[in-house]
Amino acid sequence: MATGRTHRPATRSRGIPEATVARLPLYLRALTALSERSVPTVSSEELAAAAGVNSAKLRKDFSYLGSYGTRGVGYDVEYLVYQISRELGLTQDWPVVIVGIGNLGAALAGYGGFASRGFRVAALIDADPAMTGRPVAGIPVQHSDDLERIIEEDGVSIGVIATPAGVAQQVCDRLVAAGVTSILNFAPTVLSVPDGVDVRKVDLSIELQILAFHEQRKAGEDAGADGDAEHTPAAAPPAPRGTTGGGTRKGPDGDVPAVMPA
Amino acid sequence: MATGRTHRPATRSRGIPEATVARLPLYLRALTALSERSVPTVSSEELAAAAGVNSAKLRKDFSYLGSYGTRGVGYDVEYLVYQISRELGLTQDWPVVIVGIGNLGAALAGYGGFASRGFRVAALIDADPAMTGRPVAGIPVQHSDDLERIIEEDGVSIGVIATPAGVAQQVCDRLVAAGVTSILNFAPTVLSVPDGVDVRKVDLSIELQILAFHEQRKAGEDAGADGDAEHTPAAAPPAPRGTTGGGTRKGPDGDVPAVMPA
DNA sequence: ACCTGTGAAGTCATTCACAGCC
DNA sequence: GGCTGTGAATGACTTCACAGGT
Repeated sequence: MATGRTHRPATRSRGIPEATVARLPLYLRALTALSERSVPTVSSEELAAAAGVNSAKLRKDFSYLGSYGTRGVGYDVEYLVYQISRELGLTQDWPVVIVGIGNLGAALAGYGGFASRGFRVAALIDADPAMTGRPVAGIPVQHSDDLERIIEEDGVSIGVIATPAGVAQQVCDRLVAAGVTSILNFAPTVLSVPDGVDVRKVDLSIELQILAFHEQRKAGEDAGADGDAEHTPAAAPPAPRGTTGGGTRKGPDGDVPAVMPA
Repeated sequence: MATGRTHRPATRSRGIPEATVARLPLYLRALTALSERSVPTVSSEELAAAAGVNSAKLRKDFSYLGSYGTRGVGYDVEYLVYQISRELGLTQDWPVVIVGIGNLGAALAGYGGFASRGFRVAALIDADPAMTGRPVAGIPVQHSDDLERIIEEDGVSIGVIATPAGVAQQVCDRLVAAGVTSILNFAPTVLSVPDGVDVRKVDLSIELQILAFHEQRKAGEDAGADGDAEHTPAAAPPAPRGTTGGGTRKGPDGDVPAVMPA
């Protein structure tokens, strides 16, 4: 049970697929933009274009929520905004704590997209005493000693971890022990949590690596210049089969982010 | 052409599924950690635990790369690190530009996970003249006027957009025109790009919204207290069917992030 | 005895295509 | 005529389970 199962196999409570849930925020954003321009209705085609998906998928997604459109006309923008917000749980207030106030933590603290979606930054927490009391994005940083008290007093159930990788697990454990049941993790580590706690991960470098993969393929397609062609042994790979493994290069930088003084 | 298709339908060039590609960085991180501890070999079970996936998936993933393991033994750590790095294109140097040096841009500029994976921050670019020349994470910020020159001189093919949503599309257009073919977008907007350009999106608030969805479900399961039960019309939804749509509430905050002075 | 590599089965997600309604 | 809502078809991904190698 060390690692626990982070995500329950069938998370859909009343049947909304995960993939659909992940797109609802996209639709919501597009709809909010339309709402601000006072557009009364949209067709699935238009909304899909604005959200960057295709219209069949959008209609299917909405069909899981109910029948909120009008045939021959489209969807009422305001009504859909409300329905999606409600489905996502954004009609209520979600107090959130952010732990680790480095550059990233500060960026998150000031991120407008949180406040406008029902998320309220209840507290900024950092282990560095020098940070305590200093205001970041208008909110005074508090010391990690007060973490448990803050979570309990404010009824916080969502925590954001923006600390270095080395301390992420222990921060996570404290959050969970204090009652947090959803965690957004920016530290490059796999967190283990008990059943019933959700973890979502955002890793800035993973996305770049995926881009690099595709970028490499593009270059390889143009000319066979430096591409890999087939997986030939190539030039100088490390020991293809070291029996006892001697040195191991032990790079200078490991995995720790170096950002986020925490 | 307008929205273009951002992701090609069958991206696998020689057959590596997207889902697998997205996990390779995870394996690589776990392997790097093992490598630093001078562990010579791992079994699929151990490595899977360290990466937070199950072992069957991991073995299947590796099978797309080739047969790099030894039955009865496991995988040679160093060799796998090399093979995955090569597959991801991390054995070469990738110069990257970061546009928009606010808190988030600064966090990215200093992120250790980039440098250690073959990504080199070639330039930091911001539209604010007051930022020009100021060092961030040891790299002097340059003005956006020089964007095209920098990209061409350094042969940059990957760009990171950390600007406010309002200018993201035009920054994107300039990057693409100058030769960038992969973009990592942190601005909460759908970017439209021509065919052949890859875009990946990271939206900080989307992840939180997904957590809120599940969090709401958890609360609803305990007691029917305030849950939605079924999708009854409930209390006070906006006009379920406004014919011509009168006011539309036009909220104070729209969608723009407010972070990242750009 | 142990562990990889992989066909086969199962599950989930996307797309098609059209009936039904305005 | 235009557009939603949805069964059915297709495709992608995951998991199972075990043959095959060390």
